[in-house]
Amino acid sequence: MNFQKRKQNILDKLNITGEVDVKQLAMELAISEITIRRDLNQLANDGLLYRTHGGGMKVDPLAKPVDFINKSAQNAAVKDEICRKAAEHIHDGDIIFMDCGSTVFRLCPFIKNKKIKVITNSLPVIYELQNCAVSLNIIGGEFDSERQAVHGKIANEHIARYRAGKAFLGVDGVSQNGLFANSELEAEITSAYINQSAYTYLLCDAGKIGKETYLKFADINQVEAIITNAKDGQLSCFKDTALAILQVK
Amino acid sequence: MNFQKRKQNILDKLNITGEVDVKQLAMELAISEITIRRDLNQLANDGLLYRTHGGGMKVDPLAKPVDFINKSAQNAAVKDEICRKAAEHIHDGDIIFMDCGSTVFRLCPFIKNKKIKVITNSLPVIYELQNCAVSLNIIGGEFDSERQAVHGKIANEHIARYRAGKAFLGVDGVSQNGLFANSELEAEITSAYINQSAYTYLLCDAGKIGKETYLKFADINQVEAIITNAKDGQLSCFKDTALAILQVK
DNA sequence: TCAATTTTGATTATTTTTGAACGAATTAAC
DNA sequence: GTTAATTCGTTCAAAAATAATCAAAATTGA
Repeated sequence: MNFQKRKQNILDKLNITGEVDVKQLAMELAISEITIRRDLNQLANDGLLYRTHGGGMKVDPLAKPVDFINKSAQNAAVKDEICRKAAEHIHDGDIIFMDCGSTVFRLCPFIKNKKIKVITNSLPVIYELQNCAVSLNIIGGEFDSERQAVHGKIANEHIARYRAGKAFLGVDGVSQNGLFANSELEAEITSAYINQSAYTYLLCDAGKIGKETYLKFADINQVEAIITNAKDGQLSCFKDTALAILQVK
Repeated sequence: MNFQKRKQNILDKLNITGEVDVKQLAMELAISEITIRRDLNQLANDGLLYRTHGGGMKVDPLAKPVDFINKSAQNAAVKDEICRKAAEHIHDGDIIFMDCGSTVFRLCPFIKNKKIKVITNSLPVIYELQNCAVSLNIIGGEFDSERQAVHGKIANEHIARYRAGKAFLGVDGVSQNGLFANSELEAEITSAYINQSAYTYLLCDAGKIGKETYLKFADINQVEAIITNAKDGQLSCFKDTALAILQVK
């Protein structure tokens, strides 16, 4: 019984019962618990299940109106952990910026019932938050249908009209040398958010840490905190910075 | 029984009964009260329930705003005729304003394949046009979930940044004495569109003609044309104006 | 075959979860 | 108001699950 076969077996059980248990799997597949744990971790890392203490559960079959949601489902479990942590820093009365990344999008379910004001250029975020306790402010300007968001000069000027207590942003890469983006338009929007917020949180899965890609648009000391699933070793590059590091599972 | 499983269980009960009780949950799930309390606190922290003394309550499922599409379906046939006529006046290369009324919304299907630029404050219009030939520009500002549109000071200023060849607008009433609206916010947006467009079309079913309601916000000579299903007799009030009258079936 | 790599298992230390106790805070009753 | 009864959160300890480390077994590729 190799990994591929076990993986299939585990996913089958998951589809039938909705959950699996380490002890039970170890017994049924006649293999050690540590191996089962390694399997579950790998599956969770691939976004195929939610890892729980003692087992795993099926990934939420989220309603998926747009193709955007699928992209967002990559690494769903990790992103949800990051967003759950981020939501702990959002309280009634807050005014926050949210950018148009797929990680930040998953913050929506965790803030739906908070009495806050959200300023965003992301259409999926608007769609997700439009019928809930959140008060919405839409950044105006030219709509980019590929990114499902508003970008450009007018949008940047619009952001400059507002100030928020907190900003929750995604980037394509981050290291001790700064913040990196794959697109000039996104970089400008993110910069604008950083400039207009008192405290900026970066939401980054481990894959983004240490990655320096395409365009550097801000120094690391322009943001205050990073929320990530990366481990200590990977984060050592930030040891000479003032960055607050919030680690999740 | 791990936390995730309990969490789901608690939320299920909450959905059925609307409230949960620490003691009862502890008994039913065969677990200590302190653990239930910790669970409830975490769920409350995630915004999934309201914590009360002794238990928790469902977060109020906010009254859903008007189902925009249904409202738009009232008088659908008439509105479609008006919009078909309006679309005849829109050509490739045009830059047009569209406001947030239910009549104007029905213009969308008739312009999906035109290579034009649409500037709008209406979220339904944005959804409808987001994946087609039309290039979209979103008016920014505070989002009003009841009207499914952006309104307010910033929105008005944003509109003032642009100029368009044509504007397609709805009103709550129109007569030889001017244009009328049921809301100050909508009136201001409509005024802004009128000011920034070279040629303004009013889309009005017969019920709006001659109706003078609540707030007059513009003179009749500020707009250039009206597209309506009203008959000659009802339109006689405009005989002393320069208004172009485009009648449909 | 044999060495290199990968996978698996055992052991140990660490982390997470849970429960009990008790003082503090909140609600209900008077 | 004042008292009594719950309910709550903190602290500590026990139990369970996990991650880290290292060694054994299996697989792979020459």
